[in-house]
Amino acid sequence: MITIGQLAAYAGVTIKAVRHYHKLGLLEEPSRDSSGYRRYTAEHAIHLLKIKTLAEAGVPLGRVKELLAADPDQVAAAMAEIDRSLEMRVRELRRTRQRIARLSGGDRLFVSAEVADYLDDLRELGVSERGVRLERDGWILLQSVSPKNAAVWIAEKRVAIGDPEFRALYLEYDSAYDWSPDDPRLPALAERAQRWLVKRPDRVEGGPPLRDPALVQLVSSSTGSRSPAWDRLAEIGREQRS
Amino acid sequence: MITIGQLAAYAGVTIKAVRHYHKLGLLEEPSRDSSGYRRYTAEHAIHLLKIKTLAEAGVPLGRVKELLAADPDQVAAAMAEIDRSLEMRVRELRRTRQRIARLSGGDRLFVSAEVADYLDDLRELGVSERGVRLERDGWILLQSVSPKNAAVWIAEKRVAIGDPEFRALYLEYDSAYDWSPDDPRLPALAERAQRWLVKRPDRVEGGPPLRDPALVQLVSSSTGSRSPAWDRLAEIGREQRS
DNA sequence: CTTGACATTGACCCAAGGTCAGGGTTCGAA
DNA sequence: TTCGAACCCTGACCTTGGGTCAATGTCAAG
Repeated sequence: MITIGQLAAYAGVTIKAVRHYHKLGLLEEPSRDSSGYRRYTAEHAIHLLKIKTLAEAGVPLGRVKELLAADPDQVAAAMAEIDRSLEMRVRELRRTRQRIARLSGGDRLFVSAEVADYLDDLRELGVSERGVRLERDGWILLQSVSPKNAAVWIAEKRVAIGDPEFRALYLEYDSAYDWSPDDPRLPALAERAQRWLVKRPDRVEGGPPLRDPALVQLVSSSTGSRSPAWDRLAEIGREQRS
Repeated sequence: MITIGQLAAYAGVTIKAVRHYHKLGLLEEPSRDSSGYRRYTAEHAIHLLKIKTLAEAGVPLGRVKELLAADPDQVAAAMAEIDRSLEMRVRELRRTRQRIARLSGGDRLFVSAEVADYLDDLRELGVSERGVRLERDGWILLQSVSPKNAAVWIAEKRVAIGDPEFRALYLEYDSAYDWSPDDPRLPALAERAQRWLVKRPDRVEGGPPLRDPALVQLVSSSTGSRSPAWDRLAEIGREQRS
């Protein structure tokens, strides 16, 4: 006849856990000795080890109770299922490990692979880090507002980036961020952008009716990172279209 | 500017979780719009994804908070540590899987490998299943009362089982379980056992002073599975020694 | 103008125990 | 035999990471 402390040590659980299992009706309350101490037998030890093994596998205590009362056939089936879920958890943990490894790295954690590729293209093109970050933040917002539209638009963008005129425009817009709103180059840039928008390659089939300027506006207005020159460019654009 | 619902959907967490993170000071409270709704930016989305990734890896939210405030060097070090603990959890899960697989199987889950081997020896010797179970339960109790002594004693037992006289005695004790306490064979059996105990091979070095009868008593008295004949055998033994 | 989806705060609930308080018991050593 | 250490008892509250419910406010579309 062993005490609760010895039982707990044998099974590798705490005394508190043993009493918890009693309260849940998982482990039979043993008889008490003359001073009211619980006195356990080997049966209890075996039972407790079963409970512990199942609990360690992540089986909720409620189910552990069922399982221990069920007949062997059911137990075997449940074991197989538990094993499958355990395997899944192992796979998930491994995936998380990879993401953790990349956390301190690039943008691929925050945007879809397509967008990340596009951002890489921009970096290669020579766009400033600030510009790339602005784009990235725009896509994050876009993906959260409308993942479907974002997928269509990124496809369009990846086509556009193949156009030398678009690339040139993008770079100029990028550097225009720091210009004064009175800079004489702004009207010409706005007009050139407008021309490109009108005669640009056909849009992807089934694309939404929303125009790029809306995206630009969303991005620039939302991230809080807008520049006087860009505001002026948008203004000129509106004037030209009206 | 996105709403809490859009932010939560983007990061793959619930709205409740986002507010929970605010309460814990994990995620900065964004500004509210005119109607008091929270309005988030891409920065929040990125921050939230970081939190989610770390939380999924099992990092407590308290530590997540520290990590996000720490400088990159510390973060990198912490990541490495988290990765290690993740790896350990994967290994543990694999071990648990194996134990789960063996749960419905033999005794190896309940006793040490040495004891399990010893029990297998007994089975091979022809000891009854009841007898093996009694031994097993005795070892479980013993291991819980005093793992150190149990280890020494099992070593002794595994030496003794090599002795033909011990094997013969064990088998006779095993069958004596069912005898009447008045059976005429009992005194002879008790005497034979006594002789073996006296002249048996030298005990393992550093062994404790406790004698085997104490073990027998513990086992038989504790499992609740005692037999009249065994009680009588113990009594005769005490008489002989006095 | 209503309806349905979404937002707000606050309060309570869950597993699986941990911790603390305020006692009683047992055992070995002095 | 008496002391201290190490056990044991119950009961009540604390923890983490949220879920659920309630009562109320707001938004956008038909």
